[in-house]
Amino acid sequence: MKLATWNVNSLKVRLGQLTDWLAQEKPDAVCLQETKLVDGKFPTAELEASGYRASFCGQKTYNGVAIVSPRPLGEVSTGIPGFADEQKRVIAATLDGVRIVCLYAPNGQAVGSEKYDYKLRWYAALRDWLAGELAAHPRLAVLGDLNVAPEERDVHDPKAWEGQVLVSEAERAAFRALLELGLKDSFRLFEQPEKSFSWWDYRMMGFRRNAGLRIDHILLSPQLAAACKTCAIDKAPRRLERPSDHTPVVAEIG
DNA sequence: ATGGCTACGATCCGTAGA
Repeated sequence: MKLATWNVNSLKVRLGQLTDWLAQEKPDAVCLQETKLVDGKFPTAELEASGYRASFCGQKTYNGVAIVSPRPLGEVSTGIPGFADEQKRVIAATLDGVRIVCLYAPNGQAVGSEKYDYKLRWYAALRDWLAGELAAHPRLAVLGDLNVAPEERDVHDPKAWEGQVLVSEAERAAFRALLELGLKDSFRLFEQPEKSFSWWDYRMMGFRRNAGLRIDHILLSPQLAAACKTCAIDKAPRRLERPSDHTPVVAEIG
């Protein structure tokens, strides 16, 4: 099973890139973030023409998540139970016995800001929810834009980023709390090129300079991690004209 | 030098992302 996560930064703008990528890579499921579309405007027909269907949960302008698959998704749920949130950041579904959780973590804006507090509260609720999900679903995959670069090696210039949002200690602790549940960072199960990132700032030629961060992740339950064959960042879509600032991360299981 | 792109919805600038 081939699973992927991609923050498309507007599905309307990136739809052609997505359908091309689906045709090329033939994933079994892709978790999308920042679709920025209300459900009524989701491109169901265009995806269907590519042989894919989707479960989605969106809003205007901001956020929005979806899971895209060639096969029917079951037991679709949205949001974090017990965590009231207007922002559409979470959708989950079951495919071939694998529970897939698609996440768009809050950015946090700046350390100490209101949005930063919201990010940490969101992560605390996520942790508590995933603890139960992990117990209920031995085959659990958590994919998404988690908006945390977990270690120094996930940051192009750790000195420049020190203490900033996305790398602050409290955010990294929130990320580690997910690993402490037993989830594995699939990317680190394998040898990887140095300076591997999944996001590059649009400004200052970030991509050309490889001035990026690794903030998009695929976390796997122990059972899925044991069956994981590869995990890689696909930089090709970031080279296209008018790209998303994020690029897909792909894992192959079983 | 605290900017620099991009998307969006509102107009032709402000908000947000990361």
